Amino acid sequence: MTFRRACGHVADMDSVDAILAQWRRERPELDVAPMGLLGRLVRLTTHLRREIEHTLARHGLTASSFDILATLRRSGAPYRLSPGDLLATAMVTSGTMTNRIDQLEKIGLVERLPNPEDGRGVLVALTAIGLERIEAAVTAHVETQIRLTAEMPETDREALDALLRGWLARFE
Amino acid sequence: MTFRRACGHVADMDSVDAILAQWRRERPELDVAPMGLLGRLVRLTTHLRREIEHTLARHGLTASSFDILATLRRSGAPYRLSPGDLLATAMVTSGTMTNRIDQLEKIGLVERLPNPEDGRGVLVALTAIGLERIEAAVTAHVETQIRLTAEMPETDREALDALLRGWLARFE
DNA sequence: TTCATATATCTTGACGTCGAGATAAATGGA
DNA sequence: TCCATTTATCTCGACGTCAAGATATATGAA
Repeated sequence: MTFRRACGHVADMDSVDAILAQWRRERPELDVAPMGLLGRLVRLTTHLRREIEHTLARHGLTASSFDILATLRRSGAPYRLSPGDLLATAMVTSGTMTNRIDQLEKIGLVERLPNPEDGRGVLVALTAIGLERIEAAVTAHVETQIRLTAEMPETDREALDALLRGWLARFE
Repeated sequence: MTFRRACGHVADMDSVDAILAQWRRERPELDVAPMGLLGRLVRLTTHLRREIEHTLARHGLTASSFDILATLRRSGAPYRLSPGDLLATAMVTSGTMTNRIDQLEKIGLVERLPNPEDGRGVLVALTAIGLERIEAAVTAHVETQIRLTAEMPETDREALDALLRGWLARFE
């Protein structure tokens, strides 16, 4: 199904357009343009997240555990950060972080060491197995990310990145 | 902190740029441009989702329960759909849908009716209270969506919507 | 009519997340 | 030094999600 848009070109109607059409019929006074934008953003992110989780699962990792290991890895040797450091970039609560570390410790990919500089805290360190695991997972993850963006023209990718950067800046 | 980009203009370095810089140092062979785009997308969506959930919570709803009520509402009177119909737009599994309906039924916003056309199935119907609740919640939700997109210039919003539409089309 | 297959929905158990609050150590002013 | 406050981390209970499989009804070919 196609429809002629206000600016004159023809585009396929997608699942979000169908939802907007329903709202225009039922609640015509609502301004649903923002809903379209946000709806596409949410649906797209859901698809992308699933693709990425599929790749990580082949390496025995969830998106959550990957986040921790990757943060430790990119911090550089000796691959040790406090839970508070990990919290600073992870967008989760402290309770969630504790749980994530617990799960990784349970399968031997990280270990908790006493923090010599702060008796209240600990350091989370990559184990040898954890390092090996994250090296392979990151390589595969980046390949997946390249695949997921590959069909988009270079100019579109740059434009999209710039727009997202600007919007994100209003929140961070 | 700012840095000069390859194309010559100066932009603020954001949290995603900081992550990419770490990867360039640790694993310089990786192509991290897609990671930047996907990272901004994920972080932005997380912020937006939280703002939206905050609004819905003031109406006693989660994003999940809102989805069901909104789908019923925009389907038009008599506001009845089967769980299968709800599944078709919701991007969740059938077990999740059963749970969502259970929760809404428990607080009296929907009810399950036998499906006269299919003895295996049921119809999920908005109750009077459910209709009242979703009418108010949708109004507030749209206001939040307008606020979240308001600071973006109109041309940017249209460009972003078009880019997202194109990318999403590869998945649906 | 009969039965194999398909379909609609629900059940179960494991996990990840959050919010609120608990615990323990660090910090800094009196 | 002492103690109030702050900070770092963890605990707990509730909830949403998924994957796999169970149950019950519908469908269609023989």
